[in-house]
This record gives sequence, C-alpha cells and structure tokens, in this order.
Amino acid sequence: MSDVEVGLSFQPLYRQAIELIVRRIALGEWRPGTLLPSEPRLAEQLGVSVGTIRKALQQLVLDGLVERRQGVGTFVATATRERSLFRFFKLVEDSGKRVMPGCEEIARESGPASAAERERLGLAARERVVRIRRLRTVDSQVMMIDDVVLPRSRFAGIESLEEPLPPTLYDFYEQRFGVTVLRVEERLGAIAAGEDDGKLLGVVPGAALLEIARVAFSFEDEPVELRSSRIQTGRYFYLSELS
Amino acid sequence: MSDVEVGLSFQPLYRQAIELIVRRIALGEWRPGTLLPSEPRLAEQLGVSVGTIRKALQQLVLDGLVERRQGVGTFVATATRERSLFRFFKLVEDSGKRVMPGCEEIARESGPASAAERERLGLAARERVVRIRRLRTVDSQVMMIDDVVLPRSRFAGIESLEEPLPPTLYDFYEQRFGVTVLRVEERLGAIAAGEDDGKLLGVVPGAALLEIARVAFSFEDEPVELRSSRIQTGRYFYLSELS
DNA sequence: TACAATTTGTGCGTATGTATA
DNA sequence: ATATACATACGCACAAATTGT
Repeated sequence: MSDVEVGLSFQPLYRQAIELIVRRIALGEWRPGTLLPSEPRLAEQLGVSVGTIRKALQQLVLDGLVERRQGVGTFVATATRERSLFRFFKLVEDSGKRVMPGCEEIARESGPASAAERERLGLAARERVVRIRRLRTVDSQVMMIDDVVLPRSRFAGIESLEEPLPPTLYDFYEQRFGVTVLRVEERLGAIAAGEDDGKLLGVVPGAALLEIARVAFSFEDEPVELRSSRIQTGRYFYLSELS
Repeated sequence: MSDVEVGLSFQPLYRQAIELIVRRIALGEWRPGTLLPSEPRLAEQLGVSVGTIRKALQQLVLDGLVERRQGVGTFVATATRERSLFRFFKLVEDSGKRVMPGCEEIARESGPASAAERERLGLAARERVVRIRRLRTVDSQVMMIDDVVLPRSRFAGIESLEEPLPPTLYDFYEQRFGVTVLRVEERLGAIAAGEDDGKLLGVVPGAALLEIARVAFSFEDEPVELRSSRIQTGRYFYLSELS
C-alpha cells in the first residue's frame, strides 16, 4: 500500500481519490457531461489501483455527481430537464402520479438582500439579490406560487434577460451560469393564505397552504438559491420517502 | 465465474447473496441484534468468494438492514429508541435543532377497518384494526396529534395492554411483535384545524395545520402501520433533505 | 500491561462477462 | 469483427479495531 499520510488528517486512498475528482469537477475542469478518463487511466494518473478508483467512482455515483454506463464510460452528471424536474420536485396527485405543472413568470427584479436572505445565502452586507415570482399551473389552474431568490454575484445579468426563465431552473443554472445544485434542504410548514397569495391561487384568505422553504446547495455546501413555494393542497401532496 | 443461472431470472451472485440473507432476516431466523457469521463463513456457506459477500453486505448496510463494526462483526440492524426517533422523525425547530417531544396516550381501541384503511393496509374484508391517539407535547404544550392505525392480525393483543404504549413505537413493534419497519412513505399537506383538533392543539378552528399521512412498510413492501399526524407549525418544521 | 485471535476495512492484482461504439 | 469500457467475481496481503487471555 502506498503511504500517502497527510499530516494529521489521514484519509484512505479512495477518499483522497474522491476529493481529487470532486475538486476537478467543482473547479469546472470537468464540466457536466464530460467523459471522465477510464478506470485504468484514472488509476494511473492518481497512482492507485483500479479497484480503488472503482470504489471512489461508485461512491460518486451514490452522491449523484457522476453517471456510469457500461461499455461507454463515466460522465459528470448533468441536470437534464427530466431529472431536474423529478429529482427535487416531490409533489404528487392523490393517485401517486407525479405532477408536471406549467409555469408563468409574473415578476423578476433585482434588489438589496434582506438580513435573513444574506444570512441564509452567506452574503456580505449590501449585496444584491434577484427575486423571481412564478405561478405553477395544472389544467390552467394555479396550484403553486414560487418565489425564487438568487445572489446576483453568482447569476450575473439574470435580471435583465428578455425571455421568461425556463420552467426547470437547475439545468438552466448549470448551462447558463455554471452553477450546479447538488443538494436541497426543505422546511415544510402550514400557513394561512394572505390576501395576495389567496387571490393568485383562487382561495379565500386564511385558507391553509403548504409552504416549502428551500435552500439549494452547490459544492462545498455553498447556498446558491432560496425558494419559497406555497401550495394549495387537497389535490396535491408532498411525497417524502424515507428508509 | 460459477454458473448459477436460474432459469429466466438471472441475477449476479452478490444479488442472490443479498436475497438469501434478507430472506433469513425476514423469516426471523436472524433476528434484530443477531451477530451474522463472519465474511469467510458466509462465503463458505453460500459457495461464493469473500469479495462477493462483502459486496452484498455493503449493499445491506446502505439499505439499513445490517450494521458492521470493525473488529466485531456484522449485526442485523435493530430499531433502538434513539434511531427509532430520528430515523423517520423529521420535525425540527426554527434553529434546525431536532424536536424530542413528550407523549400522552389518550385513546386506544379496536374496531373494524374502513375501506380506505383496508386498501392501504392490504387487509381483507371484515378485518379489524387498532386505533391509537396520542398527543405529542413540547414544554407541556401540545404540538402534534398522532393517530396510529395497526392491523390487529400483526399486532395481536395490543389493544388490551394495560400500560400506555412507549413514545417510540418502532422499537416496540420490533421487540414485542416481531414487526420491522424498513421504510415509510409520507404525504404532506396543509389542512384547516377542525373543532376537535383545534381544542387539543389549542388553536382556533380553521387554523392551518401540517398533516403528515404516513404508511410504514416492512419486508416485501408489506404495509404494517398507518399514521396521521397533525402539527401546529410556526415553531416547528418538517425537514426534508434531498440529494 | 502485553499478546494473540478474530473481524472488518483498505488496497492490489487478475480474469472473465457484458454492453457499446 | 474489433476495441474499449464498465460489471462481476475471485484471490491475496496487510491495517485497524475489538475482544479475551
């Protein structure tokens, strides 16, 4: 076994391999969709055995960072529209069928970040954010209001794009701004509909809404998006599967 | 490679090993907490190499069915009170700290299963269920109402136990009835508090509540418990982490 | 305290099967 | 048909953790 002892923080070789590969992806050296070197090549480059590389890549598959196809190779995972939709979108109908809502953008503007936004996005004082409000519709009925908050620093110029943003944002973030969303945290609660939300959703003020407060994280657990969704449940549910 | 072709349904050796081990756990031959044979012994018993057994066991660790400790051995996973609490209990405070609520049982009775209950629990006509209602409290304030529905066939005699059931049920199910919960599905929505719930929770009727409708599954995806929780959010949130 | 036995964790190497271009 | 890539399966050696002597 090679000795790659690194001072106080010893790590197994396959962990070190994981970190090296993740770093090259995070730095943009291997962009989403890129074909990685084959197992023997990677092993040679890193000076470890093929088995060690295999173990590292298998872990990266579990983390969702790469995809492997037998006979083809290992690719950096991409946020396709399909996967972008269903990876983090957990709304289902009564029957259990996944909902695929339409989208209507009704506002987009830049402004100073609030204290709460600065804290949750890790922004410095006086940094600006872009706020986007969109209505999600099913059968031309509004079933959800989405409020997205983005740090302008990471999404430069997004506030002045002419066309409405596409329905699925994470593939758009990736292609347009090089921002990869790896993980989201959602806090769910119930709130009473306010005047505005009630009007948009077509419910009386005070009606019970499901609220999802999401923070999306990229590499190094950097928060890159805040999102608040308010949903008129009854026909739709948030499905959580735990094991 | 050994030929273990099984007619039309070929499976890799490590998959077959997984199935054999799972079966012995599901049948109760290896009960929770049991020390499994060592890797070499398992390999010998199943007639495969140690590496194949290792791959199988690693997958079972990911599935949460076994736990491995270096220098000691591999154990069938047990639903300890600790893990029973936090594995499927996703309520957190504003700060992100996990909530550890108290528990007060206020009703337990046997009755005929409704059509919906029969369907979701996979019961035959005229089968009976046991219904348990409990209040979950924080700082002597009721923050959640839990309604648990169990098939009497799997939990014989639970309706006539004298003492109130323990706060964490899944370890109790396991020790007392040999029922192992492997997975839960939860559907979350917002509802308006009714008269009864409002009184118990100390909120006005019509207030927004978070409702969690859970189905718990055991081996072979057999549903073994229904649970409906209604929560007064504001101070508490349901935390969902997706990656 | 020291030592030995046992068990899993890590790492290497090789051969063969299967899917893809 | 050939070459390439990942998937499966086998074997071995040593490290690290634990337990009992």
